Amino acid sequence: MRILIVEDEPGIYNFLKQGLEEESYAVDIAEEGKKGLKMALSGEYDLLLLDWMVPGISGIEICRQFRQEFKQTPVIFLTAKDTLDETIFGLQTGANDYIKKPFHFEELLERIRVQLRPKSGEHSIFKLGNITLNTATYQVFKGDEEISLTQKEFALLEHLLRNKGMVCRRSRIIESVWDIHFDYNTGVIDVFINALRKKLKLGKDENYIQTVRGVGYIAKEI
Amino acid sequence: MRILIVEDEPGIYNFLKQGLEEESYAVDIAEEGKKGLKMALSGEYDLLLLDWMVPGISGIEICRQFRQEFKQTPVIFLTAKDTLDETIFGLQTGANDYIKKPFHFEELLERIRVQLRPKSGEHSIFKLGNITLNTATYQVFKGDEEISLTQKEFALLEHLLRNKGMVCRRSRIIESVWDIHFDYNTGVIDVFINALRKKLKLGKDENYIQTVRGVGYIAKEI
DNA sequence: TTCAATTTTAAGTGAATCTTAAGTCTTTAC
DNA sequence: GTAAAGACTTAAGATTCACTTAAAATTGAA
Repeated sequence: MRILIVEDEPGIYNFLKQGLEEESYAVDIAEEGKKGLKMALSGEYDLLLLDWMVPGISGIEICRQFRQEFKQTPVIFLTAKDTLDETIFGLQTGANDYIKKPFHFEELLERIRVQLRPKSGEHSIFKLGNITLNTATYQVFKGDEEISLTQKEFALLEHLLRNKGMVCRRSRIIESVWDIHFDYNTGVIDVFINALRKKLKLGKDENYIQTVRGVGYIAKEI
Repeated sequence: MRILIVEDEPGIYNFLKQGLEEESYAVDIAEEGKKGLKMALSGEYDLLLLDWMVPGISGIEICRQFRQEFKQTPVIFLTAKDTLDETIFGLQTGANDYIKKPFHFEELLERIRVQLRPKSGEHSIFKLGNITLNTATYQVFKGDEEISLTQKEFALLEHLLRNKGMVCRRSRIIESVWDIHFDYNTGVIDVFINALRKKLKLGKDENYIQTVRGVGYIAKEI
């Protein structure tokens, strides 16, 4: 899941970026309104976090123009305490939710989940054969055995499981997991797929993560 | 745990009642606002589920009057999709959360658990291996030996133990223990983890507090 | 205010993780 | 059957992040 943050204060966006990345969202930042709108319109994001006051175009204007293009991507506003009445106006321009600064990260996360739920499926637990991945506790089990994964391994497996039964293109994987959206003629994915299959001890009879030659990978029940 | 539902549609409250009772909550229903408020004020409930639109007094009014009596019981609103902006006012009147109809029962359950957590976690003794933490007496023992911890050390250990078996992300820790909701690219957590491990004399064979690189820490039995 | 204890900041070090790269193997196309 | 392309595997190099320590700042009590 990709999130765009339009926010000019480094203190805030760094906090958000790190926190959200720990939850394995891919996060991009725009420090300025015009750029933010352009990035938002690219269609690469699953959710927008807009600060109310950013240099350039205001958050509300970004939202309005964004919705004018019939984009459905959920929008959450980050607003200062004293602009509440305007905020409600903001919701009328098509935002989905708002959150007051200072806020608890936990609360923001919950609201993000609410917005993404219809797409991402509501459970934080994903299953594939006897493999279980729990995004809440950051744990992976194969049967009863806990498998210790690194960040990237976890993010990759999560991506595959979120899209269980569907082919995940390499380009999409590199975008979602590595947050790279340009050239990607690199072998990282292969290396990490290899690591996953090893750690999960996927034998011939447990070919849960299959290669789709020329395209990517697919996680599916056998 | 007792839950009061104020809701007039039998279809909804029966669904909720049955589901919640299966989760072993005790559930009462009020079909009408005035009665709902009276029951709520009785103080018998651990949580209120208020429909936004009930006959008699509105949900928001119930909540306002309820809070006026300095009642701390958590309140969750059930709201229709199109009343989101009003809902936000609802949160300001002292509600703890809201959920949009139609919602998934799982999601409601999750939010209920979030609200009840602080109370249900009142078991004041937490154990991890031969380590015991008592929130009532503010003491920590390792075996028979009492370990003297500072405030922050205690709070951190408590957080880890409350979430035993789950990975605690740095962002959550910094929120829960330090109450910081913004920038936190700081090394405090590391320093205190270090202090804990030292004071608790966790050797190689007693690796109760494990680090999850890039994410946080996990306290677990070995 | 002063002093001691606690908390936070900062910086150097080392280890785990990530990335790159190169050689090997497998599949596909001709 | 052979060549080419893509995937697998491995290991080394680069990087990031946590550990550790000490010093600075803050807090609280005398």
